[in-house]
Amino acid sequence: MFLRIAIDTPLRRLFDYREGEGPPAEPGMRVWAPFGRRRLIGVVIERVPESSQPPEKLRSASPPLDDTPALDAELLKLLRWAADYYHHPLGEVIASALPTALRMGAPLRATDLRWRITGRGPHAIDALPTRAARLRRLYAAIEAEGAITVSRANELIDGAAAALRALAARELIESFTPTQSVAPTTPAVTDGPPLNEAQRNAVASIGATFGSFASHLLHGVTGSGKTEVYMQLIAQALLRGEQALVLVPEIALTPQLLQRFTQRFGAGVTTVHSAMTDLERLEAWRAAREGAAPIVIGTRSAVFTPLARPGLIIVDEEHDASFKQQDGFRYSARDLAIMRAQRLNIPIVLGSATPALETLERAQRHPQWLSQLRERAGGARSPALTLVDLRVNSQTHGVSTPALLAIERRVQAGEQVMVFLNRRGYAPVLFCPKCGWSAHCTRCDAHLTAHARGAKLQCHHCGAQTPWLDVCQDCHAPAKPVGQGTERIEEFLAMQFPSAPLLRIDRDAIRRKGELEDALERVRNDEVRILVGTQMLTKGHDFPNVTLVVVLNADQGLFSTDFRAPERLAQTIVQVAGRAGRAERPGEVLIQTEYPDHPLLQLLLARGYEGFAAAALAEREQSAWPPYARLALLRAEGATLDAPMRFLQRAYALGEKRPQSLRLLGPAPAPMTRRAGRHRAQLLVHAPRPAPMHQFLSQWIAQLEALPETRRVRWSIDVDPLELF
DNA sequence: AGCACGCCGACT
DNA sequence: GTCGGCGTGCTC
Repeated sequence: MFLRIAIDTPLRRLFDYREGEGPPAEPGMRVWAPFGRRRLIGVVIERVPESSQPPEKLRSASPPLDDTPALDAELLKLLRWAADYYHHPLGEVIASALPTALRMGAPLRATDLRWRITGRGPHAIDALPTRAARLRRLYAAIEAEGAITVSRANELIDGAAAALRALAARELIESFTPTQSVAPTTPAVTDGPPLNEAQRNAVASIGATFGSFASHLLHGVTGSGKTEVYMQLIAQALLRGEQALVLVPEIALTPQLLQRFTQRFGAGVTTVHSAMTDLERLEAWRAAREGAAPIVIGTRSAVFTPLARPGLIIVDEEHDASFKQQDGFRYSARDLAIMRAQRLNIPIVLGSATPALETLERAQRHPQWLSQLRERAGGARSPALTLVDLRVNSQTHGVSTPALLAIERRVQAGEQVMVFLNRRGYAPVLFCPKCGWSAHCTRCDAHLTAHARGAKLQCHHCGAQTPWLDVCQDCHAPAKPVGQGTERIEEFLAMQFPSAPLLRIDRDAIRRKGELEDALERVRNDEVRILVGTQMLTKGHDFPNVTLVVVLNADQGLFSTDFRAPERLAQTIVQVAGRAGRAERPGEVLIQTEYPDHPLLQLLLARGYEGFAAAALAEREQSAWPPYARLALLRAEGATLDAPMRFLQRAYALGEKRPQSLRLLGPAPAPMTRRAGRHRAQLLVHAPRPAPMHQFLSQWIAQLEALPETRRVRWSIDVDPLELF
């Protein structure tokens, strides 16, 4: 028999091997496969009686490492589907679903290897040299405890692994694997608070679909209690003996959500995220696969967690862009989660205060699966949005007079203020007023951002740093920082309100883990009057005492070429605004803009996110953009622009005989052509329906791979791209 | 992607 | 005289 094996390589094909000696390998099992000069872990996709390869090319795989498939049939099918849909090599897709340790040959199941005294141990121990004190101490401990794990041995002495080997070599001790079945942890579920009517309705309507597929949208305004709905549903899933998978944008930014889950479900909560060690990830993966982890909370890649008894999937903040992987295997965890729920025949809940337009369109097609939470829990009122016209109001350092007065009023009243600016650093440009020179990154088509901390210039696109330059590099006149970043706003407000404790929250101010929690704690304890920050402020944190939010610059994004920019802007404004006035005090939101008449802002003010979304969807339908059409982006980059452009021109030519409904837009240099020293260009595929597009992409990519120009560029295909550059 | 093989420049 | 630059080719 022969094995068709997926191997972690960018090659878009499977490899045939002769089956190794031993038990037959089933699909989803791992084998070692000799590959070129290397030996790699591969995953068996198929076991076939014949191979199309000439016999002399075939090499032999090892016997399976696993006695049961590491990837069960469900997960394997999902991964194969994903590889097809995103047109990405199956081997790499599978690699992204397996914990690193399993890709390096770690055992599938926890061995929990233990060591015990052998029959001759008690006689041979005396022969051990007296100076081998550590070995004697370890031996005594094993004798006392009956058996010992490596980790326990490590607690007792240094270098335990070597010591155990030494004792074993003298046949004083032996290892064994205790036979044990994994008992599913049944968490002690603490009762939650009583639900309001909207929450009860949501729980009832979503709960009614347990045991069948349904893609629910839980559209709840900020503070409406979505998390409580999730938790009640999870409790129901647990009662059914099922597991729940919860996807969140970023674990580091959701400590509050995690804390609430842990308070309610205790040890039943298993988290999976990138900060964990390989071993921790492996253990979480095993626990989920064996059913011992009833609740799995994780980021993007957790969508591939194996589940013994899947019952419910939740995607929190489903509009968040971080669910889309932005390099390599460019999958959307949210979309794959929906696909997975469908195949598993279980419900999925997409939750957001500002759903993606794709998700709203889906909800329009399935109104029975839409749950709305329009009221803030606890009767808090929604904040009032006001535009501040920057054309008629004077401003200092980017803060308008009305905003300054409002901040002063709130600060004097002992309330908290949040100032939002989506731009970290001191100033986005360092400029020479005399000759017009400005500081540019040498590797990107971008300005260097001036940072006061460390007195340096930093490129936010490639990370390059240079010392702050006091003088123009051309004419040596003094160079001036121009524009505002959070650092400068912090400095200015500290000067304006010297007695008001001020805190800045952005990626530069919050670097070590735990710092964010400390900062949030200080805000909650009312030690802070004024908060200045970026996006970081908007993600999943409650600031119940904030009564005023100032959005310093709403204008980036109003006139972007990216068709998704308005959607992102609306989401950001609504998410920031949602931080204000959560308790009994009503909140106020000031949005500074040069374009107060812009329809997007007007719509948002008059009819909220829903009003905006309805209009935006109508516009997307008019102009045939997603979700009313499908996109794929062919990207290419090289040391100069020539090779990428030539490659894309050849790709365009190959696409001449595409179906009529498909459009190819480009090729064109990417908006920021040079980034980190690489020149980038792109070609957009636009299709009214997914099926013809995927058919076209499959054969197109096969032709591209054979092109000589392909060898001179780095290229990738991005299906359902979020950012068009 | 790795990893080899394979021909042309500055140096232990 | 070698070490090593990255072009080209292959991986069942």
